[in-house]
Amino acid sequence: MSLNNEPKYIQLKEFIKNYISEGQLKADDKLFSEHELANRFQISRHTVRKAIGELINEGWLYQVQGKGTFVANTEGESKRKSKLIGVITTYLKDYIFPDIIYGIDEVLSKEGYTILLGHTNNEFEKERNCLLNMLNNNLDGLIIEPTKSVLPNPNIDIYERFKAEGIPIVFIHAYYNNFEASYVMEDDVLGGYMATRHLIEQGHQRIAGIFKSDDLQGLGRFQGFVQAHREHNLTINEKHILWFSSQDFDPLLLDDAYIQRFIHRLKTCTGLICYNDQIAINMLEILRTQGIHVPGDCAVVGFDNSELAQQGEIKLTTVAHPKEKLGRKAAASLLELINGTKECIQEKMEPELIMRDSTQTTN
Amino acid sequence: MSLNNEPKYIQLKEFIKNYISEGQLKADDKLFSEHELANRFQISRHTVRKAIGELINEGWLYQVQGKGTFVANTEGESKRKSKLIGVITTYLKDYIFPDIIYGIDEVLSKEGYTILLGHTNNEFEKERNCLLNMLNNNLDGLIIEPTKSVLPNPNIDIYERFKAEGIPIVFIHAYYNNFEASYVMEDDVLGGYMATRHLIEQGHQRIAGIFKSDDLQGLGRFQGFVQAHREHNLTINEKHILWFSSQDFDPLLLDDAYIQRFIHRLKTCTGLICYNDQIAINMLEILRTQGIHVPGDCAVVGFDNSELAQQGEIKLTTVAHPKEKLGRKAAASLLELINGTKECIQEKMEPELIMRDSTQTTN
DNA sequence: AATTATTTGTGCGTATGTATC
DNA sequence: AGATACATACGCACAAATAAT
Repeated sequence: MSLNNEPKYIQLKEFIKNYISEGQLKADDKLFSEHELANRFQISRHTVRKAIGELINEGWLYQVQGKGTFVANTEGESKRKSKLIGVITTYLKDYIFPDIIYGIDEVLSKEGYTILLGHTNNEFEKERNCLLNMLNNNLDGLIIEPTKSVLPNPNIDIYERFKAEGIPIVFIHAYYNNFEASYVMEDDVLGGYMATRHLIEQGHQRIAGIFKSDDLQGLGRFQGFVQAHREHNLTINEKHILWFSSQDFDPLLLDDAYIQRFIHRLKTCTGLICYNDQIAINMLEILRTQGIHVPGDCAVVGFDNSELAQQGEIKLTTVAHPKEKLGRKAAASLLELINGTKECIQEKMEPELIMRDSTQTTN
Repeated sequence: MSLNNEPKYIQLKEFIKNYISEGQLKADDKLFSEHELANRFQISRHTVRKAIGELINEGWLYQVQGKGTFVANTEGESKRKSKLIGVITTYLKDYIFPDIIYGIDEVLSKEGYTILLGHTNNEFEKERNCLLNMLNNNLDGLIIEPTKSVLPNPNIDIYERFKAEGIPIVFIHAYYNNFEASYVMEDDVLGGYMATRHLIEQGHQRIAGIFKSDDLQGLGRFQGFVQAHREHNLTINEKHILWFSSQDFDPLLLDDAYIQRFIHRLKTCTGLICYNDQIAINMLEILRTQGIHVPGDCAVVGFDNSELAQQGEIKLTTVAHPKEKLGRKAAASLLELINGTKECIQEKMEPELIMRDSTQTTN
């Protein structure tokens, strides 16, 4: 300690901090007196006071006049947990998100955690804002649904900062290829496979598909779609596949000439797999206006089993999203990461096919 | 300053703090040098350094060796805002809550705020947990839906602590009678009045009602129910009113003999006002099993215009809840309280009657 | 480019006051 | 009452950074 270039009071601070960290002194134990420290280290009492003063400010020690200097209770200070969990989804109100959030909250609130809520609207810029916001709040963990999971994510630097700070992250629905992390998601490939196999088993040979191109779920469902075709020795006509991205979501399905041309392309198809229920419901309406009867002329399958699927005239056959269950599992996984029980959890949940009117061949 | 009993360094601290507070020095302005202060106050430089050292720790000043001592930028430090807003509702997933939360988030996230989410399940104990939790998180404000708003609330002490810490609160849906605060809610009395008047105008003379007894919304809607009757010189038969509380909500409407007796009591009624859509939908089912035709034998009105109202065979006439709009207004109000633009905001929003099958006399 | 004055940073010694045991 | 330990306060010396000359 003597040959060091650092100031003496800093060296003393380090010594005291080490002494405490090593466990030689516990909370409320009495430290050596200022006089003793001065003698022992051959420095002035003033220098000792300087060191102790800073350690008091940093929360390591406290002093009582006439009694001495004592080790502070570090439990509540340096090691403190915020008991906050960040939850970031793409959207908030529609669809499956309330259920997912409820599932997450159900598990976390039992353990005394509180949810910090954010949503990205599936926009990178908003995702960045949310992440930065949460980084400032000393989270214990983060559950997040990726934004445009297929595209390279420009916010990986922020994710890396979470990792650097030791804040565990659980992705739901998808994950980023350029960032290794835990995830809990439904098995989209299997879902796409089940939906397609269902149609094939009902005798459909020419099946069209509408898939989202910029998230992993879309790609996965398409992959399952392909797999089912292969398994039954059916070829896929590329003209029967429509790809869309988040941006052109709304215009696409309202009155665009684009969709009209697509409808025309799939005249020969008797089945249609839609990326999700929302698309499927929109397609039901479009098919109706085109005089195409569902399921008679064309059977339709959606994904997610959202409330939409059960609302309309024609109840929708759909691949059910685990929703609340997924939320619970994501939360439970995060807790395991926080507690250090596990280091990395990557889990895919098996989807379930729910058959309703839109594929029922009830004649 | 000289005759004071306080230590000199504390007196100097006070002097410097006042000097800054009075605006004589602004952020990054240079303070007098240690030497100058020592001379001016006839104290030693050591004492000056002690004072300045503490002010640095408290975030008032910063020093640069060789340059001087400067006033810190207090904006980000002492006056720092957490940019966190607590949002506590009774429930999370079902019904209108996702929309309300979305509305709140829409307004708040634009201003850079993040939502801390909690829900009470309409239980005092959980409400207390939520509140205590949030109190520890240095909120900038709180939006909360009261739990059992009619009953005296056992958690008023916590609410008082929020008030003491200057954290503004906006209640939604209702407010506690024993706690003066801002609120944004739908006008339940008017809603009850509109629903009842609608039935009366359709010629119904004997109208039954099911109301919740332990929140203000239930009482308000009943009050409007009474008002409409008075205005049309109709008497209310107490036997036609069913009161229930949060506890017996579920069992009540499934298979209880209680509800059977009630149904029997309202055999002579041709109209039924239900506390909310959920109750109304349940009643539709019960009436159906009893062979009572809606709206032919009995017209039914619900409240909230939830998705339930549009789902079933018989679309429900309902008094629309402003949902998202209420969320937006609550958030905007809270921001006004935070910014100090206003001190107290108490606002009731006008409901809207949406007519559908369950009261349509389409013959 | 080097010098100088100013200002903060580190460190020592001493004295006295005050709380605790 | 006295020993001990922290609290306040003064004075001095030199180092290091900065800014102006």
